[in-house]
Amino acid sequence: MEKILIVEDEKDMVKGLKFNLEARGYFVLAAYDGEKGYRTAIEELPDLVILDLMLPKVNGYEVCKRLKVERPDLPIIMLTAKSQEVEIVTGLELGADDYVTKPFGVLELLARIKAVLRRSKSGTTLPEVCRIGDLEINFRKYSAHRKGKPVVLSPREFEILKYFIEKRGEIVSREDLLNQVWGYDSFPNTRTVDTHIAKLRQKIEDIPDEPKHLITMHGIGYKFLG
Amino acid sequence: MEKILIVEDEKDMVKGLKFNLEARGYFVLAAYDGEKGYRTAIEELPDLVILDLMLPKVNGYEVCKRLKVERPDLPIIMLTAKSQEVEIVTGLELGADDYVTKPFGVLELLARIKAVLRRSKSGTTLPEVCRIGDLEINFRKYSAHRKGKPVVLSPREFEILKYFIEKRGEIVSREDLLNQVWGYDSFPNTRTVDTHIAKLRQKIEDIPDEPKHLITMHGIGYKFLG
DNA sequence: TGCGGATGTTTACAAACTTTTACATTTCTT
DNA sequence: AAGAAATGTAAAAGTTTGTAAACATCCGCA
Repeated sequence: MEKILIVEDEKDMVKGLKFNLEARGYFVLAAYDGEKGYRTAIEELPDLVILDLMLPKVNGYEVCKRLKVERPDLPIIMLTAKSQEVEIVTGLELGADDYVTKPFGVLELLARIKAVLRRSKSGTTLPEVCRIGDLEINFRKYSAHRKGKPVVLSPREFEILKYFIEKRGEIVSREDLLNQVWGYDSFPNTRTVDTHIAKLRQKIEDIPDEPKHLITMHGIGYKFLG
Repeated sequence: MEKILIVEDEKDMVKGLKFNLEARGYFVLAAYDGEKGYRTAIEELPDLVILDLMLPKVNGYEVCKRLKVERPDLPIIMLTAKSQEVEIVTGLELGADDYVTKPFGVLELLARIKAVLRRSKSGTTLPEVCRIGDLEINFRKYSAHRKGKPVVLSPREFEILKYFIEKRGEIVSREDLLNQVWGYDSFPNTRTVDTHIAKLRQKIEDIPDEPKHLITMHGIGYKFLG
């Protein structure tokens, strides 16, 4: 279970976020000022920090900057009150992994949390080359082979395959795929996923009609077996 | 972490710049007159100096000239209050690496800082000669060989290749390339990049149609593998 | 000054890739 | 077993990329 630290002085906001995040299965910590936020982040080693820009004692920038020195890999999502401040956070590449402007929708924040967590993990979870049954995938070279013969995958197909391999055995919903492969800021039709799955099956399955790897879970999504 | 020296007498300006630069991970020093600015530049060996033209005691023009004698490689960005003064900075070939006219946007300045720093570093970050697969590139001689045979690259092609080699394995967008290779102040069409990539492939790939080095990332950019 | 060649940029069209659409098929529910 | 919902997939529509060729610019040189 992922541990998320919220650093934010508006108690109602913290309460709301905590409720929502816990409902999704995250373990949530909170700190109400910059100083405590920083200390908690160092001591509790959360997987993600949600950091307000305006904070008592030490402001969000400072906390972000210091944390990035102490724990460069710790993902941080910044909350900014006004859209003007966005320029500062993004343009300046403060080190935050993402930012959300208040007021924001819970779903949006959740999508970003998911995306950021995934990004922060994905770098290390997969080896460079991976053998699965008759498949061999080289993630660095963006190449794949089946029974020793090269399989030409488009970039999107490759990313989808990669995601399935990361989640091998788990059920992956179309929404998951859209969020994780496409990103939370692009919104293609859900059916697009099916089309890509079909094409992937043509390329990586012996008999695309009877897939051994990419299995349909009716009403839920797909899962990858190897 | 890069050290930047700001020489500027308007304290508010210094404060603002310092905040923004530190947020972005630079280590910032400040001096409030020309004399101190010069001394600090010599003593602290910053990676970059941001130098106002109008300064108490010794003006920016003098400081720049003296610094260029003492440390010819030290990059300097000039701040000029009126666009008329630009003529002085450029026309007189003062030695500044770039100039920005007040009032300027923070993002613009940051882009220039990045560009100038990159230019000043690029000479040293890469070894003089570099072997990648069947390629051999000599960055000092501006020459390249493939399978022992000389490959004639135009300057632009060479710079592009160099940039890709610096960013080996990372995805590089067309905008990145335009900013870093062409510079922030020239705006060729994005497709120009594609044209150069095509030409590079003709020269450095065995089978240009199936590139092993310069890989297309559809919808994102390119990446270089070695 | 004007010519010629090399380099750089834009343009235009073909090819590759992605997304949507539409309809057939399968699976689920009752 | 029938209707509703979900999925498979071919084909259309929309984007992005590859690349040749036209056009522009720079620079040396007579």
